[in-house]
Amino acid sequence: MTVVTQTHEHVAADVADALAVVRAHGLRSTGARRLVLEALFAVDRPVSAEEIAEGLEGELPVSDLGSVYRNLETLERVGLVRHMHFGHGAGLYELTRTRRHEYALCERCRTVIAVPAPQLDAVREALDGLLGIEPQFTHFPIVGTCRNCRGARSDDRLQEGGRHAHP
Amino acid sequence: MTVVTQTHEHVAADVADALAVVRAHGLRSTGARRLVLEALFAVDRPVSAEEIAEGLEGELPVSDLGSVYRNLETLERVGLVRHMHFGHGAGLYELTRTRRHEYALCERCRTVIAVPAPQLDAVREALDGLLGIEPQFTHFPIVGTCRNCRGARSDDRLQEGGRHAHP
DNA sequence: ATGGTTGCAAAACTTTTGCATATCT
DNA sequence: AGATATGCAAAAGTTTTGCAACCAT
Repeated sequence: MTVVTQTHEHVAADVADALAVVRAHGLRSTGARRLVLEALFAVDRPVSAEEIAEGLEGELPVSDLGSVYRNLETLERVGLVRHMHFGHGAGLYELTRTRRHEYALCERCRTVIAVPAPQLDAVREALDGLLGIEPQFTHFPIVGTCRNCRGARSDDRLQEGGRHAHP
Repeated sequence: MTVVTQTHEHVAADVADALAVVRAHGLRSTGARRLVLEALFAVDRPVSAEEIAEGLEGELPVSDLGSVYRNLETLERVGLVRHMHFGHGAGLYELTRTRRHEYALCERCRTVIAVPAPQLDAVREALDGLLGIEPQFTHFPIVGTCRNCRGARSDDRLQEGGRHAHP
């Protein structure tokens, strides 16, 4: 059992901003760290640690996967990054700047919808009233069945390939 | 890309019922399968494959972990079982008979609340209206911060041990 | 008899970690 | 200089899979 410092979320407009935040926390501004940030700023979607380590298909230099994981954790600790899980498989990381979105996923057709966070405020309050827990749909998406798929028969279900089939 | 048959959910009052469902699907009623079902019926909470394979701390015979996974998947396919993920770590399995519950988790103190599904119907409808996706909070719990923890400062956060620290 | 199932072991996949070296401040 | 961070490799944790033997139907 350890105690960990968890700061408020930081937002940064660019890599330099983000590194300033890093240094404000007494941490160092290093090449590997900058690379992780550059990757996150470069893409506009949640990415896996591996994609970052591979350099986003040639857009950035390749770097060490272990260090990427360590840096993602560090950046998460200072509030610049968050991660989430869409079903099985690797976790996905993004800048908290994109934090205004939460995600909903159709488990049948695997369509992903990004929802501006404020649109869910009423639901958040309703759930808070019901459960005493105010939900952030930030670590796991809202998983359900979209209207299209609800129309179809539930007996035959098309799956994508990969290690796991469903969320 | 493969097509898989996904049936409606089955409910079974006991192991014999469940095995009848299995056989109704043209699958066999075997010892290993029965053992998985006995484990699921014996506990009243979501359990990991490993707990089942270990025989629930001596309550049941030990069985092969690989077969447990295969059987859980089979049982899930015929609708008798479902699984979910509470944060990081192993997935947890339970009978769909317990399906009336959904779970909410405080990410700070890790309190888990089981909610009867009907209590969330209004929220489900609201989200359906908003997103066109009718959520089942069945594969991922609703994660948020409970009232108690919201009162506390967010800067120091008590974590439990283990491989991962947070959800 | 025959095809689904098991048990075991090996592998796949994601994430963490130990350690010597390099780098930042 | 001194502490933090890196790179590499090994390991840990979870889940999948190949395969020969087995067992339910």
